[in-house]
Amino acid sequence: MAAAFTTDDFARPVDEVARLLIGATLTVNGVGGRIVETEAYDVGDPASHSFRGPTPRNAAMFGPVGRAYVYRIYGLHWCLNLVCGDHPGGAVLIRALEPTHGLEIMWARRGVDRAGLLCSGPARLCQALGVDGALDGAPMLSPPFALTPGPATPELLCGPRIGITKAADLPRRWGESGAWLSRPFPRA
DNA sequence: GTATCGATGATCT
DNA sequence: GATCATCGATACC
Repeated sequence: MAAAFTTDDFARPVDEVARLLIGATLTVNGVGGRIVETEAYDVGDPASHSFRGPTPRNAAMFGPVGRAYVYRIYGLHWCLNLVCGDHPGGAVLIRALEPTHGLEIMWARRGVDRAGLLCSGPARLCQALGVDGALDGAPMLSPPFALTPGPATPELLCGPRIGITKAADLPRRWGESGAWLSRPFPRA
């Protein structure tokens, strides 16, 4: 893997990008960690926000790849996606990080007492990194974001996505075995 | 340890 | 008016 991502890296099928991101380091204003869990979504997928076409909320998904798609869920949580894919309307949901940068800040923002609760979950990591709707549409290769490749991950797990009701059986969740997953993968 | 449920409000039909 | 790509607290085993 190259020393840095370029926008072209994200103009590939969403499942490839979802795998590519495992092991990469994501920070916001210097706070973040190693991505260990992602999920792929794109048009044609009934579980995707883009399935029914562009709306005000999902506009970022139909914009240039490499930007953030940040949305509010259940009225109180934020979730962060990287817009990507070989055609418009795709994105990869960042579901969990291994916290490595800015631990003190994350502890303070999260107010929890276990490291496993800092960034293990899409809404948890947004709170830990300070991601909210103001970053919707922001380029993820530019400040305050930083996104850098990691070494290839030897053991890549795959399984059904979490918390969806449509197309719930598609294996489009990707991750790296370890203590930082938002939930374990079904055993192989 | 697992299961269930309420919070809380934008978004889309 | 229904539906959420969730989390955390509580109840129970």
